[in-house]
Amino acid sequence: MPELPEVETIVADLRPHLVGRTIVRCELAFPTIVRHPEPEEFVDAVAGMRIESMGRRGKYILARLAPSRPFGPDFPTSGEELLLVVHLGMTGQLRLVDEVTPLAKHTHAVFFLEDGRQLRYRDPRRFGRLLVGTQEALLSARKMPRLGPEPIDPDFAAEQLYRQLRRRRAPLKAVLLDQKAIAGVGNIYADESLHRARLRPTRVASTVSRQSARRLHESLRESLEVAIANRGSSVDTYRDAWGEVGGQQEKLLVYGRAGEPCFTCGRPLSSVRIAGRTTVFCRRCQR
DNA sequence: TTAAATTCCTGTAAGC
DNA sequence: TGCTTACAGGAATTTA
Repeated sequence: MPELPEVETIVADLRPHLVGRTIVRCELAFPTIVRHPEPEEFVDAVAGMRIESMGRRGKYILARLAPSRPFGPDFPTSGEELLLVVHLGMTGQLRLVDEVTPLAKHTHAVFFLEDGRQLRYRDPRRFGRLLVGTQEALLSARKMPRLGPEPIDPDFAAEQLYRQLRRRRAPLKAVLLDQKAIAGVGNIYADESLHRARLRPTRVASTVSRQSARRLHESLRESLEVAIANRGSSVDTYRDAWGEVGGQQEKLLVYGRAGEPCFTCGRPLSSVRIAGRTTVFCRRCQR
């Protein structure tokens, strides 16, 4: 499923192709995939807009939009930037294709670009969502959460993670999955970084030492950055913007390997459920 | 306020 | 072989 490294890969791939392009129109095959505003308003809002820039916040894909034909010499006006927001949920895929590419099953939205290409949103399980609005509108309408810090941001300090962990009595794994605590970490990289840090996922977050928090901070960054370098993990249906698989799924240390031997000590990896998620770890290496 | 449980959804694989 | 059932999980919502 798409987490921070997978979303980062898609955004980096799309950016040079989409920035400067205009969305001529948008067609929705499954309107309820749009969560803000109403689907008809969404389609109207994106039509004729030019993509000014693209970025990522946590697992959210963000595109800044502006009218392709400015209203006047003073455009753009300040503070009212429109954002096109895509969250891929579990099985969401965003692909840039030419018009002759056959329409894949479960394609819920198509953005037609002025150069003839199409940006298609496909999502069999429909846990993903599309939104458009100003950042303030989306936040105040609670359509987007106020996300925690970006774990790969150079300014994200180990001490910051330590302070987050100190005030939570939930298991470490549950805190890592909480997007308001740290943005972008999902089930794969939570398990991977806890293993690298030799920390047990069930451990109550507030009991970790400053030294352990520092180790987890380091492991988080390493797990995510290695995964970005390998273009993400295609463990389920994840594909990049060209429909290609990533490479990280072959290098995962624990995720999806319950019962298989730990690469460090050889003991079979254990599996438990934490915060409703399957959690894989080594009982010997992770104390 | 926080944490846990529930819900949404379909493709896949295991089991009979 | 073909059917049924369990499972996968991000995040909003509900419950405790």
